[in-house]
Amino acid sequence: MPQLGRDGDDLGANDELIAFKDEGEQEEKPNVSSERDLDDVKSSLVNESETTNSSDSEADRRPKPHPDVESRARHGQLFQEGPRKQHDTGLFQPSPYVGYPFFMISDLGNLCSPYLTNGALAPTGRTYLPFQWPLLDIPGRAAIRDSAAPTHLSNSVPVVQHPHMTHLRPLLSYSPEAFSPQRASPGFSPEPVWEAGMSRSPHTACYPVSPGGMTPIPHPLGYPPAPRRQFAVALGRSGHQAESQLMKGSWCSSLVSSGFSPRLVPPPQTSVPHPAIVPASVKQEPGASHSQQPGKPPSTSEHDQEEERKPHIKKPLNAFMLYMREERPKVVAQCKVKESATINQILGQRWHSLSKEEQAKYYDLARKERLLHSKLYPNWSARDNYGKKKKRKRVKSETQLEEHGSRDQMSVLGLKQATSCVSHPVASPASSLDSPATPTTALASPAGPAATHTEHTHSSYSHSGHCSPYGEQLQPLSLTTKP
DNA sequence: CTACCTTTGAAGAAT
DNA sequence: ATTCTTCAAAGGTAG
Repeated sequence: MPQLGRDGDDLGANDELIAFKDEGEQEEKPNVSSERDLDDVKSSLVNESETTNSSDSEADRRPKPHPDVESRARHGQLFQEGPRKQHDTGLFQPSPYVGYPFFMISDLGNLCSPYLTNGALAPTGRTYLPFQWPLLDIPGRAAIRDSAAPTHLSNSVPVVQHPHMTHLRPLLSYSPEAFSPQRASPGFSPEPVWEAGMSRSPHTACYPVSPGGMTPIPHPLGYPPAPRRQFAVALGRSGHQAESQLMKGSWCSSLVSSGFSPRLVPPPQTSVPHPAIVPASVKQEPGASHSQQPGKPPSTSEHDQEEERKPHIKKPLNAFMLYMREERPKVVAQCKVKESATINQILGQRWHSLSKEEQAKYYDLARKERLLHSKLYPNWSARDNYGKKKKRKRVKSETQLEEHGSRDQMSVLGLKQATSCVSHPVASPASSLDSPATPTTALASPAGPAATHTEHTHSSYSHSGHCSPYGEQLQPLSLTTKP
């Protein structure tokens, strides 16, 4: 395995090098921090994580406002300041959402122990203990160098508390047993310590190594084999609802918010699959509800159904997805908007208004997530999930768009309603809704959102002036579909 | 009940 | 080498 340094990241993490151009951002920025390459920013982030603890405040790391902030001021300076004020005021709290990297690791003590130094881990946090991401990309760290790293999460993975982890929502959760005092030593050895007498749960060998060899992996919190019932009890919901929560990976947050403590749950008898893996017993494709007759070889269709029922390792979340998951609840609260399409448009605008440093946090997280994902599922490929979602016709003809004009108009209306919220994320929801929507951002371009929507059918390139990852100016895609 | 909408980014396929 | 396609999350909505 190559070195996993910033230059040796062979996982395609050129994401952090993307120089996003938007609304005049290509202008020269006298600001030093703005001139920094995102890669350098991320490198410094890593260095900070190793050299500093909590002494450097978020405000210190925060870049000076972009020069184009003035030009954007007419779009609402509050928009620029809003999220940062949230940071400063501590409103940037970990989201209750829990995402895929929810490791079913029954014994992560060695991995988690260094994070005990994190003051955010209150004793009550034993019900939901935020996992601090290990820095997987630090050159010279033994565990990362080890190409023969076990497919389950190595507890030799070096862990260094990331400075941003203090306010970023944790991406991982883990076993309460991880906080046994003897493992809480802040002095963490990057070298493997399994042989040092650490208890190594037999479940740790149960991690799936490939989609084909999927094996249920144990749940860190020790949920019983019938999670639906447990969740239903814990959530006070029906089994189906709890199941839905499980499928969406938010069940833990629901449990936590409902005061559910895993310590009150009897020890597990079996395991609950990794949320990144859509469990076959939970997520069943339509028409795959009936089981196959035992001893009967599956027919082609049944074989397909069997394939569909196979657990499905989801893609690791990219930076924007991590950002969305973090910010969505805030947008919902601020804008009183529930439609995800509208929320995502708002979040897309907010994302673009983030400084490179702020974005770098999420790029950093996403890169680590990819690294961890690749370690957990070394044989997994994004192609494995092709077809897991029903193929959608992404490009519609203009006729089709007209036919669906009502829906589009509704979306536009919702967007208009939320436009002011995009510009003023910290404004009170009431003011955002009461005042007529004043187009203040690119969402309300001169052509209007509707025009944007109809002209650019591929969402990825829907922003005028947005650069592709390849650094070129993208032209609006035509409405013709490629066969 | 299911697909769509909508966003950005990553990865793989296709050209 | 470049472009295109698919999927990742989310929840309301339309068919």
